[in-house]
Amino acid sequence: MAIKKTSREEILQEAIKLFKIRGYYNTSMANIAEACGLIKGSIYHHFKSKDEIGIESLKYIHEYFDKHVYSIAYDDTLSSKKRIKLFVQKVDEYFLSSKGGCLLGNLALELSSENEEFKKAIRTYFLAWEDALAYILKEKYKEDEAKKLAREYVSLTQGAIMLMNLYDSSEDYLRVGKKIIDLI
Amino acid sequence: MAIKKTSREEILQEAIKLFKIRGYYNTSMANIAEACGLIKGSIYHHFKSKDEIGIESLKYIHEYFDKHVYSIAYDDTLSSKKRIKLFVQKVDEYFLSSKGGCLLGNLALELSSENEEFKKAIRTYFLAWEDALAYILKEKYKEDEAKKLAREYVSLTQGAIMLMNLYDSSEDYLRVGKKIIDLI
DNA sequence: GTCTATATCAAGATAGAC
DNA sequence: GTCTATCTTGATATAGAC
Repeated sequence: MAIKKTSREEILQEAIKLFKIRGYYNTSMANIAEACGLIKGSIYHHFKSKDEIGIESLKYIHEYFDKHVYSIAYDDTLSSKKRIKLFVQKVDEYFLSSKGGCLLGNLALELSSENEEFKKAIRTYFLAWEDALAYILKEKYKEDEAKKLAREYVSLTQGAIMLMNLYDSSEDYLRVGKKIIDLI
Repeated sequence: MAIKKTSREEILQEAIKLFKIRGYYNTSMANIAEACGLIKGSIYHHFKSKDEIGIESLKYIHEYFDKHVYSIAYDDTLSSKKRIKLFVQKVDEYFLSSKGGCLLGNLALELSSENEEFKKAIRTYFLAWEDALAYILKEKYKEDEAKKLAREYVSLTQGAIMLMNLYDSSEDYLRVGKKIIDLI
C-alpha cells in the first residue's frame, strides 16, 4: 500500500472547513493535519506557517468565486435578468452546501481588526463581489446607485448567512436572493 | 496608596473590548488581566474560567440593550415614529462609539457552531432585538410581515457593521438606520 | 483582593530518520 | 512526503503567601 500523497489543495479544503466551523484561532495545525490523515509536523512540508494556510484559504475561495460566480456578472452574452438569477443561484449553492457560513465574513470579524494582511485580502474579496453585482445593476440603475445597492446586498447577504447559521434555518437567507433578483 | 479593588464589571468591560478587537480565542486571560492592571492569576478570584467571562460578557451586553435600547420599542407613551428614531439612534450610538463592531455578531461567527451554550445566549439576544423592532413595526404592518422585516433589518445591520469595520467607513452603515426609520 | 510561583497542557514550529 | 522526536512558547488554571 503506497503512502498517500496529500496535495496543498486537499489541505486547504480541509482547513477551510475547519476554520468555518471552529474559527481560525481555535483550529490547530493538529486539527488540520488530522482531517487530512497526517500528523501536524507533516503540514509544514506544504505550508510554512498557519498564517500561510489562512491567507491561501482566502485566495482559494476568492479564485473559486472569480471563476464560478463573479464571471457570470460580466458575461455580456446573457441578459441582465438571466445573469442576476444565475449569480444568486451560484452564491446560494455555495453557502447552502456546507456548514459554517462564509469564511471571509467569519474572518472579517474574527481577525481583521488585528491582522492587516488578512484584512486586505478580505476587503479585496468583498469589493470584487460588490463590483460584480454593481456591474449587473448598472444596466438599470445609475452608477453610484448601483454601487450603493450592491454594497447593501452584500451586507444583507452576510448578515443573513450569520443568522442562517445561528437559527439553523435558511428561510430568511433565501428571501435575500429573491430580493436581489427583483432588483433587475 | 491602597490597592485598587477591581470589580467584576470592570473586568467584563475590558474583556468585551478585547474580545471584539482580538476575537475570543485570541484573547488570553493575561491580556484581560493586563487591561485591568492585574496579573492573570488574579482574574480567577472573580471568574472561575474564561468561558464564564465569555458568557457573562454576552449577558452584560444583553442587559445593556434590554435596558437602554429594546425598552424604547415598548414605551407606548411615544409615537411609533419617535420610538423607531430613538431606537435607531441608540443602536448607532452603541456601534459607532467603540471599535470591533458587535460582540454578539462576532461570537456568532467565531464560536457558535461549536459551543451550544454560547450559541443559545447569542440567539436569545438576536431574537430580543428582532422582537423589539417587530413590536414597533406592528403598528403599520401585519404581524408576520413585521417579523420578517425585523429579521431582515437585524441581518442588514449586522452585515453593515461587518463592512463598516472592514472598510473603516460608517457611510453605508448609517444608511441602514435611515432605511429602518423610513419603514414607519 | 492581589500577588508569586507553579502545574499542566497544547500550541506553532523545526530537525532529521525513513 | 510522512514520520518520530523535540524545542519553545504561551495558554488555562490552581495553591498558598501577603
